[in-house]
Amino acid sequence: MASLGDLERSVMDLLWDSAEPLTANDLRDDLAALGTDAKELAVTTVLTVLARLEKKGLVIRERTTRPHRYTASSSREDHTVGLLNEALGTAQDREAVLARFIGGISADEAASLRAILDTVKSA
Amino acid sequence: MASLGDLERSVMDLLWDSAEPLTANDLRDDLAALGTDAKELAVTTVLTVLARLEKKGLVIRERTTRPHRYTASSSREDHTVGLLNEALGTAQDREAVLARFIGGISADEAASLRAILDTVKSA
DNA sequence: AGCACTCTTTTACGCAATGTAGAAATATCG
DNA sequence: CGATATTTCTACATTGCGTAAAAGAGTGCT
Repeated sequence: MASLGDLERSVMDLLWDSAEPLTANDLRDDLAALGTDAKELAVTTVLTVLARLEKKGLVIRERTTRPHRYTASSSREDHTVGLLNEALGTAQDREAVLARFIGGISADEAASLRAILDTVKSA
Repeated sequence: MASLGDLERSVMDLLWDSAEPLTANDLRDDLAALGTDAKELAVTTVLTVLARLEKKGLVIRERTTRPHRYTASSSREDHTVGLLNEALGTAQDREAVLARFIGGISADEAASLRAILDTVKSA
């Protein structure tokens, strides 16, 4: 898949959190509004990052509207699931890994997992 | 954590699959024996990679023996679990991600998961 | 149409990670 | 001690990413 740099990640986070498509200018402003960085990037910087994210298939660009509008191509959760599967690989040791993983999660989470499994199983 | 390049990854795979510690020469030969690449890297290349992996904390180097001997510092499974947690992040949407992830696994795997959860839960 | 303004594309630079390996230093063995 | 094996140092090319100026293109106004 594609690993993300810091800025790319920030942009994706904004797109994921936004119900509406955003323009490069929107994103520049939103980025500046983040963590009191007072960064204030150039808009071309944002556009470059967006172009790269588009090439990676992570964002969709509407070229019909004049300020192009950008949207995340999949939800944050789906993206993360992709990362999980990438990390897990197609190997046969998936089960061993999952066993260790589960061994390390909290009781609460184990309970949620069980609940999720139950709802899925019935399907 | 640390993402691995292709060569670094190959070296780690060999170390993970080996019961014994390996020397740089062992690894050079093993790498050459892989996928009919007929690559035959220079030994210094392997040593460089090993030094980097050591710095990343992924391999342990025995400096007492003369051809230094290298071992993976943790199992492949534990390493993968680290990657999983890194991908999952500390985010609050862990559950949403896990739900989607589980939705995408096979029935077999779901069954194993349930079994694993049961053994863990009792603890 | 021509122009000003906005937005996008092109080009570019610096830095870090990685693959790759020669050259130099160092340890070992006989 | 000298030849040989091994490690360390140094180096270079490539790629990904952050960053943005410069150049090109679309839009609307008059």
